[in-house]
Amino acid sequence: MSAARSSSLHRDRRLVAGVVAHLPLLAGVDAQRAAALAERCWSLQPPRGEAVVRRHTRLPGIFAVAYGTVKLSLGRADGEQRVLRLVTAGQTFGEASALLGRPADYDALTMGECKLVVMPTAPILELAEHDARFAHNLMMVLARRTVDLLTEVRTATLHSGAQRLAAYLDSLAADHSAPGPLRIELPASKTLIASRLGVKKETLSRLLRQLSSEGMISVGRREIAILDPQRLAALARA
Amino acid sequence: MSAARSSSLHRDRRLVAGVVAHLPLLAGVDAQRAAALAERCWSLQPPRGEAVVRRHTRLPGIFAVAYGTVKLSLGRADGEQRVLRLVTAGQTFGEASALLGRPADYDALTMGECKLVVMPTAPILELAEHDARFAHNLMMVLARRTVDLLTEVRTATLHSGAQRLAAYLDSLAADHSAPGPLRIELPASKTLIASRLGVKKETLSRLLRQLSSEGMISVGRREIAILDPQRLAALARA
DNA sequence: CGCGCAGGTTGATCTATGTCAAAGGCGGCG
DNA sequence: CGCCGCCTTTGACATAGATCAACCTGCGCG
Repeated sequence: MSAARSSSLHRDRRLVAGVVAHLPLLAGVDAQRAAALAERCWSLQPPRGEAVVRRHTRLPGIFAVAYGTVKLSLGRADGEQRVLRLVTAGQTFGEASALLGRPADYDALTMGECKLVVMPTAPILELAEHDARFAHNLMMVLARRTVDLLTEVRTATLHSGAQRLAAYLDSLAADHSAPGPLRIELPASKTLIASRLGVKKETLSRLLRQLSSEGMISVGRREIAILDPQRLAALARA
Repeated sequence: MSAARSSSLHRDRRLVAGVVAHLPLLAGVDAQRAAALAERCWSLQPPRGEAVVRRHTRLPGIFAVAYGTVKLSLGRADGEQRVLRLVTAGQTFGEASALLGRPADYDALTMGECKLVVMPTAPILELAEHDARFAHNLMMVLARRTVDLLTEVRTATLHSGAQRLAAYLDSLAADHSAPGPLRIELPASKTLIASRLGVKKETLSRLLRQLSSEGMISVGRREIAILDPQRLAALARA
């Protein structure tokens, strides 16, 4: 279930160590200790589109994405889903569930080729106990996750679909800060983006058309041009 | 802004120390250190119905409720609100915002007479740095908050109003575990409960009537009798 | 003792969004 | 090259819940 053939084992250990060492979680942590933690981690390279975590199962530890993208989604018994987050290279997930040792309440699916590293809970807790800097980083990551979820709750309950879309485009624009007439690329299919925004794909389609008919954006196959950042941001803040 | 007249100052310090020492956050922490932290905290006794925290302002630290109830609510510019949580004696709020030093994104209003203790961020961080047990507690509290918010997101986006109500009643029943035909008391006005559930008071009224017409509950002025816990739980889980 | 008001209920609409159905486009693979 | 399948768009319709408006009810206070 972990690494491949023994010939590539050494290479894999190096990859794991590299990924772990560069995580924000380990920023400022003594390299020896980081390496010791990495020793106890292992890598995973699940088939494309496979489940890494299934809800109601316990996590072996915190997951870090080495490359590729993992989709975190909340689901209902009847199959209805709501995408929570797309986790990309260098990011982690599962901190809260792993630390509490309670079953996850989301599914994690790989999207295409990807590799991830599992940092088991026990050594994480040990390191946190002996290294104040690490504990501090962990706290900060959890705190950030908390405020992110809070804004998620706010937008989900207090904002309209159009506002959520505006806010989302705005946040995408913040990352890919290319100058000029902002041109951003959607990180996934529109169907998936819709689920991320908590609407159906049909609704997203209509919302995009609406914003574009009002001159705020222009919609392409997979990229969006932001024509009027001002108004878009105003709509998002409303 | 802090304690009252100097005659009662001593009593107030004792109250602060007592509240702080009994917080889950300080469970298992050396009494000396807990006392030292308490030294640097202060108490607040805001007028009834007053704002303790207003969104977009920085928090001085983590808040703990000594007695009374504080209402945390997300709000929109136009005054529309969604209640997040009712914080009662012995509970805390503001951990994430305080630790990150970023402005709060909710309002905190006192409901009636109440007293709270502020634990300023700086000594919190210092204690976390020197005391692994405290840091651990803090992490766990943040992790718990994260999973709670996650379920909040799930129910808000994937469940119907009736399901949210069922789940809420279920959770109330879990606390007040009196035997026999479960009889629970609402912790606040129905209007406020409605806001907590993310619906309007009119809708809550209709939902209550619906559940009661289906024989699952029976509704009184301010208490609800749960007639069929089974079906209620099933509805909540759906 | 009656007034006034906050909270609650109820009924009649309205609206955003979901559902269902059908019909493009575009890309990949045989 | 052409067919097939996935994603997307579009239209007609259904529905949960909001909104608006009226009314009720118990309770505190003059």
